[in-house]
Amino acid sequence: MLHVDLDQFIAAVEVLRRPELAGKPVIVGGRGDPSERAVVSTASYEAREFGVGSGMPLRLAARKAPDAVILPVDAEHYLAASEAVMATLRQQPGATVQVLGWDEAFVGVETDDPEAYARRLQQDVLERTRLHCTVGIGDTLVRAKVATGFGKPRGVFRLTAENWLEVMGDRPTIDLWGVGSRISARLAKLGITTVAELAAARPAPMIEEFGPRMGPWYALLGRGEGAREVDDTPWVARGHSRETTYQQDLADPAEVEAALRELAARVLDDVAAEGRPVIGLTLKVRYAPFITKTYQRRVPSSSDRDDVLGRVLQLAADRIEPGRPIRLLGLRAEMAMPEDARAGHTPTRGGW
DNA sequence: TCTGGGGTCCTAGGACCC
DNA sequence: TCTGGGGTCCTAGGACCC
Repeated sequence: MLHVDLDQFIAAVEVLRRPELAGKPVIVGGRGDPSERAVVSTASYEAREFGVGSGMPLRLAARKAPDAVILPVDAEHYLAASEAVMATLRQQPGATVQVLGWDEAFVGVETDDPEAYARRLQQDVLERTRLHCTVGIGDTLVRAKVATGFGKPRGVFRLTAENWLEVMGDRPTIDLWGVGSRISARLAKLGITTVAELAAARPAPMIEEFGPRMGPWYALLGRGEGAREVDDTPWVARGHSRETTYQQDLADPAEVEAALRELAARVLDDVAAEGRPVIGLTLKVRYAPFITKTYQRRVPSSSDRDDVLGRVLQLAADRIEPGRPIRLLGLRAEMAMPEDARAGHTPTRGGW
């Protein structure tokens, strides 16, 4: 199968509607104001030259690249561009498309010449959307996904059982899709630092460290194994959440309540659009400067806005610690799943 | 440098039941 | 008087991804 990833997607989409930005350092993040608390969503390759990367505080990014153009995030615009790309992928001959995000998807296809297929796909995406993409080819989802990284930008790269260890074996485990800084550190504690070492890991210590499910999964990941089928089952969201970082910390209880009502209204709008009842609530509170707590509660299944709002306020009253300044509030509503969406889904982590 | 916003899934431990 | 073993549900927290 193929993994398709758009190159510097958000920055590229912004350049399309403002051609004068081509070749300049462009940073997209927050409301486009580097004096606010916000982070970088995407940086163009020119901005990356200055050491700017996604996830970096906007304030710091602006300091590193003082001449960069800083733009606000325009989610609706990117979604429209994304849909045009995904429609193009679905038009490819014999393609099964599994969308992973705004700017990437798996494409399942039977072909004798995957490289030629990938090149035609890139050409088609470029002609229809004026966007460049990289394609990874693999015999598992994990290998296709990892292969994309070697093809950037605008290239094609193939990873299979044949060359997996040769290409990936000496690399650190953190290069794997699904291994972050915490897991790689715990692996290092077991004497596992490279992909080849993870591939050869003994099951018992892995299970002891990571549990009966995650332990074997990480070993499989080291071998590049996992799901081999692209799953185009329509996505059904488990929940919806919103969170806001306040430019000034909230101190007054009345301010906190107003903020909660505002957050709840936005979450409940998303929930109402799905038409499924709420069955659980999670309140996330970041007490200044950076201590985050989550408070969860099962609630009686309900589609009534006032009812759910009442439960949100009750949860907050029960759990939020009085008198501590609050930097961030988040609210997530978990929804009942429809019967027919229960089994067999493939989440974004590609292979559970 | 000072840390967004929207998602998903896993693990541990306690309560409770049989 | 002290105590098994299995199951489910719930909450809190951890980790990862884009």
